[in-house]
Amino acid sequence: MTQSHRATIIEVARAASTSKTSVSRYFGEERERLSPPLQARIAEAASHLGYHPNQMARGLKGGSSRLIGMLVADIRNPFSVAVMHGVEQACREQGLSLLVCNTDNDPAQEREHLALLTAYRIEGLVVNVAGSPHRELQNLAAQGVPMVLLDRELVDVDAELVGLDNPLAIDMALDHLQAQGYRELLYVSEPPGQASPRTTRLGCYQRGCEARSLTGKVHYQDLADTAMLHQVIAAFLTGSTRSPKALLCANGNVTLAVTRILHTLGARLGETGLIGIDELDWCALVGPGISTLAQPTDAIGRDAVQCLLAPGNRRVAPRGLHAPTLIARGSTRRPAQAPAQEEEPEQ
Amino acid sequence: MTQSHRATIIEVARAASTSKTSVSRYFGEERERLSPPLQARIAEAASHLGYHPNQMARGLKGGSSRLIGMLVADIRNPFSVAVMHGVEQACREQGLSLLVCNTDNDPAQEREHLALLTAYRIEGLVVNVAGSPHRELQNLAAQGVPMVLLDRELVDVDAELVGLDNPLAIDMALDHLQAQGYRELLYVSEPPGQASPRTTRLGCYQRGCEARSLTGKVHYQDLADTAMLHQVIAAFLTGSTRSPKALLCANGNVTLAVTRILHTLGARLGETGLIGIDELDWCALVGPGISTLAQPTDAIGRDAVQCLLAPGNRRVAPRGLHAPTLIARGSTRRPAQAPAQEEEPEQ
DNA sequence: TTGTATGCGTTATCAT
DNA sequence: ATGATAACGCATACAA
Repeated sequence: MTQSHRATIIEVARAASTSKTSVSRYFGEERERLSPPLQARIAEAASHLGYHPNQMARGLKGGSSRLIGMLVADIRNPFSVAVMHGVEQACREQGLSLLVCNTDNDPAQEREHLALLTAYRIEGLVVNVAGSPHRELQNLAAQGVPMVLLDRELVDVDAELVGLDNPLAIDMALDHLQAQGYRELLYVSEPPGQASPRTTRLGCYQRGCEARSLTGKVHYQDLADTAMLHQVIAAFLTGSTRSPKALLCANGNVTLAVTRILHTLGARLGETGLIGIDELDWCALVGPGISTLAQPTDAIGRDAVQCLLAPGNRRVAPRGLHAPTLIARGSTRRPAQAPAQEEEPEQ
Repeated sequence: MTQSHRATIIEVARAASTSKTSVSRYFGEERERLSPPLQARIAEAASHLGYHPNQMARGLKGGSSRLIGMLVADIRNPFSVAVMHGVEQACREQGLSLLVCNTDNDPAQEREHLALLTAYRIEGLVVNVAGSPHRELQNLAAQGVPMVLLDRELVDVDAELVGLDNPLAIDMALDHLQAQGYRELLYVSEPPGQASPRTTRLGCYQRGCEARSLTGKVHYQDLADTAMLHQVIAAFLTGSTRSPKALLCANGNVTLAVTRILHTLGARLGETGLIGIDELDWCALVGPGISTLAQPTDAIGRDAVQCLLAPGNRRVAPRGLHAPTLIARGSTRRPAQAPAQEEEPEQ
């Protein structure tokens, strides 16, 4: 408690006039085996010296680090944080610690962080893939480190995927938009990148539109380029047909970008339909409210850990896919007949 | 590369027909000292075996973990995440790794995490205090672990504080509100808790109001109790005086809660003034836009690390306080004369 | 119930 | 330029 030098097990042992072993047992799982008086002596000595077992040494010996790694593609995305929160809780309940690394969607950082996590001998990895599939990831998987893919799929890495049931989500969105009378849709998404073959999602959207006789357009957009997105949306809204139009946003970031653009375009939410995947704090507050498909972030996070810890790193159920919840708001409620009075004014 | 068993330095040494020492040197700072042919052999062997130095063992021997800990009170607060992002970057540049722990504002979790960080022998700690001041924190500080307090102050812990210049922020807000013609203010904040004596901030607000002849009310509110806040705000708005009223929100969470309530109350932003500390993604999108005082989150994060690494854990400049940036939007622009037409419609 | 001895993978010290 | 060997702090098999 007064030492600047970190107390070691041997010092505690000396102070309690016993052996390293007993002290080790005291701080391990075998406290029971020690006689009450000895326990008391050790407790006294340890607290006096401000002793904490050195996790490094502990991990070195046993080979078990009790560390789970998590790679997050974009820590500033509230969705990622929400999932991470679930992961964290699940880890805590298992007595595991979580080492979170943010990759900022940068493959280079992803590599670095992966090296770090490897160096710390993590016992499991939850990955929200950033860039292309890496040899590093495959190596880790090959070395037998349990691994779970979050949200973003990855070919040629043999790991379970946990996240939203995308086909279902798309279907729910299309059902809702159709029921509300929208007929011409634009699906806006960030570019899938070589990592995640979202052909599934896209295919589902296109088949879904076809089956419902909806016009289903698609636009992939890097959100760094706002101007481009602006153009595309403006073009979509002023398109030739007069049928009711709606936008479907692939995630929270897209929803934000699109909402901003609609705002500057002075579009009326509802008249122009808008629905996004991911529920955000502010969706109820903008104009008449923005409709969303909320992901069960907490469940997804917990599921990821459970899946990680499952024997053989395999869940019992086929896939770790979760259903979203539709939160319908004004942005998908078309004005009665006439184009309504005014709402969502300029500035 | 094909081993399930993690390769060790000794295996690499054998494969490269050399000694542990040389391999250690290769992966350490002394690669230069090795002859090119030997370097090549080691590189070959290591990559073939998929070898990564075990950071545990490394930390055990040298005593240096290259680990920085960060305690975040609420990971779901975008402000915290933004600062964390800055911390992370600064760490990366220093070759340090960041171990982030979320305490969910729970002192118990704070203790646990602190124990963990201690166990991993972190070489520095950035703390966004959750609850009351802990013995653990003091111990850590006493043991000579560099420490920086983020945003929230803490008595009886001798560590530098990095964060917003609160007096300045309050002053800027009051100046702006006064210039815009608001005369009756309500400052809404989360309860300060025993940890952080925000008397400074409060005092500054009250003195500031007095100096400007403004009516300055204050309300501390735990954001879990929305109903209570609702009542208080309703009462404030329907208060007897007819002088223009404005709300000042102490942070992003408060801004969100207050905005929601104003929304349900059908209040017209601008007519009712609103300004918050912390810039949020959506502030420009709600009604006429919500005015904010943006914190330089990135700079704060980086500053925290710099302060941590500074010799003696002390900055040169007196305090690590940063100035905010005023972002004026419609929520602090009063309608010309008549109470204006309509904006921010119900739903 | 308690203690002794050994090894975990690495770096540092001292040789050569 | 390279190598042998002793710590680092702890857990565990084994002995008492």
